[in-house]
Amino acid sequence: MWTDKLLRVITGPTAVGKSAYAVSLARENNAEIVSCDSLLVYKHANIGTAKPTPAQMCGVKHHCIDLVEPWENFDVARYIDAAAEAIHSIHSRRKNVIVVGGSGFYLKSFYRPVTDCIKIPKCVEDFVEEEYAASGMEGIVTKLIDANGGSCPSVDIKNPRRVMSALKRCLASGRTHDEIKGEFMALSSPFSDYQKHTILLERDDESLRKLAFERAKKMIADGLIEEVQSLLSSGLRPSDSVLNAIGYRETIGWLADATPEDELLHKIFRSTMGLVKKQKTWFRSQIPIDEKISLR
RNA sequence: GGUGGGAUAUCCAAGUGGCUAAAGGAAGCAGACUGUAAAUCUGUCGGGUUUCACCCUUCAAGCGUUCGAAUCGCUUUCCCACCA
Repeated sequence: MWTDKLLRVITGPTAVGKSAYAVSLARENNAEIVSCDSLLVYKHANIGTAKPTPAQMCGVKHHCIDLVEPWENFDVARYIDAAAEAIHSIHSRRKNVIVVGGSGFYLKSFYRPVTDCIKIPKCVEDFVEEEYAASGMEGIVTKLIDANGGSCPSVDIKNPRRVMSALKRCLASGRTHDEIKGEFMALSSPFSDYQKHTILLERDDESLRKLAFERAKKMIADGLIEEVQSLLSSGLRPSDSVLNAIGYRETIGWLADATPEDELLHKIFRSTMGLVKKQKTWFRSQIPIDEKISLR
């Protein structure tokens, strides 16, 4: 059977059928599942995230799901901790691990460093945010170049989040961006102790589109709109992470402009296909794939 | 039947004489990726080629005015509104 210290990783675009595939693999191999999904970590967001139901889990234990309340902040660093703990616990029970999910950035943490250890003090955080609010991109880019010893750093200087994040790191550490980046690249993945076998699930365009469409349709039928209303009435704001996700975002817009329900379905489907595209690009360039399996 | 308003690229939509192959969205396509990642951002986006350049075809259709028209005029077709 599988060796200890091996992580089976299953990924693929939304709606290919990762969950079902993983569950059956887990049942055959005495394994538990570690979800790698940036949205399944939120409690009370079930329909829009296509969170697997107990019935779908078929008795296989799932980890890294429902970790935090939907209004809490969550990020890769927290995911890494949770996943590491889950993997450790599964191994200690002499069971196998299957990592399943389509969240590219989170998934990348299994192969490469994806965060560094620089702590950003609150005052630096605030300073940079205020600087951006006051003087825009130009202001923070100038500051970043200064902080990098006058030369333009290898950062996407048109992307506010990237620039702010780089600037915060420089200010917090007192070092140049290039130094920080060099060190970062030399780090190893938090999961580098494990061997990985990574499977990419695929499907031809036609049937993937069909599945994505059916899934969007089912979400609405299963009460997506009601779920959004209930999340909103529990005090969640549209800017909070979960509500920014595909399905939720469209529903919030739809609730505001009262167009036919068909339109909502169509929008969700479109966005889902956009995500599929992005995921494929990501998997191609960022994730080392060992095996591709075509589902049909 | 009458009057008024409209017809712009895949869709929505700016543009009222030259700097217009035509603003801006959306969709599409390609891509980036150090802590919101289902996020954020970039490029491209009429057609063709020898692609920092050139050529062709576009603003409902036709004709006309003009050195020059998506923009002005006439006619036709279609849509919308109101009046009969």
